[in-house]
Amino acid sequence: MDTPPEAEILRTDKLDSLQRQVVDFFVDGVKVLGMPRSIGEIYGLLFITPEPLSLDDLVERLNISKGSASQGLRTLKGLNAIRETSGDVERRTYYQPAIELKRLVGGFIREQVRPHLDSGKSKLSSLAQAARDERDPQHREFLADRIDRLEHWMRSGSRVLPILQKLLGQ
Amino acid sequence: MDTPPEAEILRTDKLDSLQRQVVDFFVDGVKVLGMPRSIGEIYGLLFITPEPLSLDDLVERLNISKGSASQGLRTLKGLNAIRETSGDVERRTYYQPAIELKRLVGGFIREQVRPHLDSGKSKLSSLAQAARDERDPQHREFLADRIDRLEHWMRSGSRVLPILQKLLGQ
DNA sequence: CGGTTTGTTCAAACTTTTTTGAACAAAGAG
DNA sequence: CTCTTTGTTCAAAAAAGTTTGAACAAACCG
Repeated sequence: MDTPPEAEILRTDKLDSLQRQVVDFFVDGVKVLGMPRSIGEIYGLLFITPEPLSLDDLVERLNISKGSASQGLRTLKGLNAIRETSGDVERRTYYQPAIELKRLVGGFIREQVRPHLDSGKSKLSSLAQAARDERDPQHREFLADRIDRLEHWMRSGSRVLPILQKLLGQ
Repeated sequence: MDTPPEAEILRTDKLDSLQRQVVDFFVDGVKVLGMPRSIGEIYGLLFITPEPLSLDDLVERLNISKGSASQGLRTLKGLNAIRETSGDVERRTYYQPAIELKRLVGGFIREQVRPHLDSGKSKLSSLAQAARDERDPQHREFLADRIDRLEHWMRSGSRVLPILQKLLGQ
């Protein structure tokens, strides 16, 4: 009475059932965070594989292009979500996942959240100025009130981030 | 030496400069949260307009289709992000934004975050089972460890949500 | 040096998501 | 009952985002 395993779309990769499930788990996860499938696939496979993998390993096992793999690894590096193992004599670079939640959350906040908060704050400043130019006093008051509120939201956001990081630091 | 205001793509709407800026502010905001432009436009215009607006007002002022407006309002309703003013004798429905951060955050968590956390948790259960079927003891231990970690992440997430809500509740 | 391996870049192809708008439903007014 | 107003639905068009792969760069090797 349980659903049959494997009901995915055709996908000729070299993963076993459990690996596929984990990879899909991460694909969903990164999608929620607004990132592309390939990022989730790469991180997911690294996460569920004991040994470090090279770019070509990823290309072959996930059946994605070199371009995708290269770009995905770059993004993951930027997020501090992977480590490169400097293979002693090896020329090729091998990758392992960073698995401390704190580190992952930190990277995500630094790369994806803060920039938006910051640019938002600066947009708000110019907005506040524009609101002061409104001629009608009543409407001016309304605008000031709304923009105050936005500024307050942004401050709440900034205030909460470090707390969030601490709580997830564990 | 400051940048000229207005460098937007052609967009024949009926908004003044300040309104346009606020609307764009929200468009960016909802995009970060993974929602479509139209949602940000609609909420943004409601936010920066003192009087309640009807669906047709939105269509006309934002220059979007009735379909977009209808679907956007439906989503915003689901998020608890707008209120309908039951116009006494009026037939038409008018909308105002919900402006309490607590309410907005609550709606977002309920609609966009919780469902993913929940489905993630259930996927993890079946994954944990699959891991126990691994034959090689060493690899089985590795898998168990990784899946434990995932379960721990999910618990952290669940634990943090109410705190987040409280902190943003203010 | 020329050959090989490893990885990056980016325009074009492809996929996914969003928007549009015409057809339809619902409900009041006459 | 018919006309009008208000809003919804959903297939198709458009827009946005992602992936591909061929050309290129960089670095090592003999």
